[in-house]
Amino acid sequence: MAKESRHTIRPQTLEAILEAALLLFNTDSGVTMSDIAKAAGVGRATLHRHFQDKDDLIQTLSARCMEEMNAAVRTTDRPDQPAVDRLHAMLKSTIPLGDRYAFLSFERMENKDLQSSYEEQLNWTTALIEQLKKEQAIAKDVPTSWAVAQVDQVIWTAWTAVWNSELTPDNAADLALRTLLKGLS
Amino acid sequence: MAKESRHTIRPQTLEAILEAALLLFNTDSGVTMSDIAKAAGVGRATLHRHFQDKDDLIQTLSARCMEEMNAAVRTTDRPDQPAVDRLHAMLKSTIPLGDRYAFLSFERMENKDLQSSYEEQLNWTTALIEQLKKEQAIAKDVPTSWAVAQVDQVIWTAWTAVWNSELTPDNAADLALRTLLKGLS
DNA sequence: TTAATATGATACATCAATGTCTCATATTTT
DNA sequence: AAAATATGAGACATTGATGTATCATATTAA
Repeated sequence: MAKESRHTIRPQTLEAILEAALLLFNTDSGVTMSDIAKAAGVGRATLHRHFQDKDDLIQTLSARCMEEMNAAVRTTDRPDQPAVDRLHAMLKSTIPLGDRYAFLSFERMENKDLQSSYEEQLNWTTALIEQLKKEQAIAKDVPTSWAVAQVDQVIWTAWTAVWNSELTPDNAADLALRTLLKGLS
Repeated sequence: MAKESRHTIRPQTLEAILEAALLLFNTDSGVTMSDIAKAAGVGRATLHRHFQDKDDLIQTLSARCMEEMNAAVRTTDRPDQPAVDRLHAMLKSTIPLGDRYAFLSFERMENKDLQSSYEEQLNWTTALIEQLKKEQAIAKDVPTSWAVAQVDQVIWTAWTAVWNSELTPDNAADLALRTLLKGLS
């Protein structure tokens, strides 16, 4: 992440920068380093001191968000439980992190290095779908790739509804679970 | 769209520009006017001759795509038919236009002038959802906004599957219909 | 065929974002 | 308190995209 050996970034500076960047990237796609510095309340030079270039910043931010998402799933997952419960738990822990997710779904495609980290999440979901099929919660004739895509999309939809204050995170998670299970049964 | 009164754009030039722009905007977000001119096989000056600036080009392209989508729905719609059939017809005519839709879902949020044109489509879908509720095809306790969002998202998911050659447009439309109706019942 | 004009190519000026550097100031560390 | 160092502010050069102007050429219309 940081390139300079001559400077150590202060934790609060790093946080301010990454949070500001996250906020801006989630709403606007044409964000400049100046914008980020201003929003973070930080000198523009400080950004360039610690991040080689904009890609480096995006890279750092992406990796961090992806890790947050994976960690959230990992800590609430009970692999011994029925797949339906695991899906529900995943939705409940993932949807409140929507502001992280939104950023990722924008950058995911353009960032090559992020793909591999994304595939971890993809594999997890794929395995879950197959368990759901085994447990008859999802029909076998539904293509797995379709089911995985639906899970991905419904998280986004749910978070958007939360963002628009149409639903609470819990309501959205329940609705998402119901929509998925019935829709794919 | 065009500002100059001294020059009339040739139809084929206009087509080449808009098609090239559409293609590029659908894959990359940092497209330049140079890129578009090159891809269209057109001089860079010609672009600036007919489009005041990049926003003007995007505006023109957005309006055209939105109109294509609305027209596709309008011409296949049978308002006297059951809502389920209308939904199916809409999916069948919309999903093959995914390359149009992809561009719109990127630009939709940033473009203020486009919002109103988008609301026409939104109102159409909302009315359809309410008809589906009346006909018991969708449960009444499902929030309409959630259902509308699901319709929007499933079109995108379906088109992505087509784009990845995982499904044919027809298969995708059937799967989308099934996922929606069961998921929201 | 001839006149009108849209296009392509090129040169040019402008502007915004990027990235570097320096130094005074603020903060942390010792 | 004193030394070390991270930050903020500003100056600076660079780069890439934008937009304009000109003129020769190709296309269309008369």
